[in-house]
Amino acid sequence: MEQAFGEVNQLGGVFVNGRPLPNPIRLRIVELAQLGIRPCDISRQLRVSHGCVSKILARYNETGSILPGAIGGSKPRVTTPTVVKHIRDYKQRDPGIFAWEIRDRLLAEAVCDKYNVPSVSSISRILRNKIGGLSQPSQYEAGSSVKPPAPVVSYGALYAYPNPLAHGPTTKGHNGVMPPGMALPAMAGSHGFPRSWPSSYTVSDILGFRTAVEQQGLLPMADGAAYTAKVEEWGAMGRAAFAGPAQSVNGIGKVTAEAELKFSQAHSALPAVSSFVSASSLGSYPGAPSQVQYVQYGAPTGPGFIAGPGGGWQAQHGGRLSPHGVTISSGDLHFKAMAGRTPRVSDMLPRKS
DNA sequence: TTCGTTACGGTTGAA
DNA sequence: TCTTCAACCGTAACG
Repeated sequence: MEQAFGEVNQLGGVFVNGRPLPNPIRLRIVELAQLGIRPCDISRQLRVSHGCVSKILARYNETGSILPGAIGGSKPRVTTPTVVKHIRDYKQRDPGIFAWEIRDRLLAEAVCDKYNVPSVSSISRILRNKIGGLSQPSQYEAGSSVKPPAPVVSYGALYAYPNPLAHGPTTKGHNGVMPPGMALPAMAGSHGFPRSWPSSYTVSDILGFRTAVEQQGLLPMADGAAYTAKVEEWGAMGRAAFAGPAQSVNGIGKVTAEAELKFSQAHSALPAVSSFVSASSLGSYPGAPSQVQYVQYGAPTGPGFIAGPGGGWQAQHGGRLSPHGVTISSGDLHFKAMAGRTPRVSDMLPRKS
């Protein structure tokens, strides 16, 4: 149960083992780095390990995204309908063909490349399971009215991820982050996003969120006030705050922003969970694990605001903004470490080296 | 002192 | 429904 409240690292920061840092913190790391703050100072100020800071900044530099990669899931299947169709064709033309010959032909005819060609055992399995009855065409065969399942799968209520299937290979494997500049269509339901979301969040993309919510008058804002929140809300906070595609309010992301705003509105009716305390208050970091104060992160509110000195945000047209936090509504999407999860057998076994 | 790297224990979700 | 597997996470420690 203690895990529900997270753990405290050597710097006094709170984290949930196995779970990404909340997006506001990730965002703040990037913001501070862009302001010229050294990673070691960011690490100390935000109480995040320097390895983590280094990793997030490296990822941001590489991809332009502050978002964590997609956790869990499996590799995209290499035995696509097209591949199966070719295998079937080869088998029909030459019933005595070996699996390794099929594999070679898939490569030779550029149906697959060396990275996605099915293994011989996979081909054998296809021959056995899918092409055993050659008279029966695949349900996914060209011309069939039955379409293969869409690769877009909900990744949980508020935690969608890039969909490399839809956007080509990435450097991070099946669920890696998306290259910069990618934008995805929104598919925001009130409780589910497609796995594909724009990992190409730039800082400015993300920063539109608060503006939209504030403009709706949906969330309480408390300038300079230190909100408190239980760590069990951490995950929901991070997810909900940046749950959808391109919340930019400028240009490119605008098409999707509307749908995302609807989402925000839908959830804003739920109890609001606010997040952070100012960095300056970190000195009094509470030891009690049941209630933890977070760094309160300033966030620009879209076009018209610029980063001000000291990490706050300043309206381009005038007054300096208070560094109040990113406030989100968690609704029924509370996150708990372990979340009452039933221990698995694998949990009790020694890990492989 | 700073920072990149990596082992580790953990979570997650498709198959 | 449960298990397996392979992805990801952040921390801590090392160099």
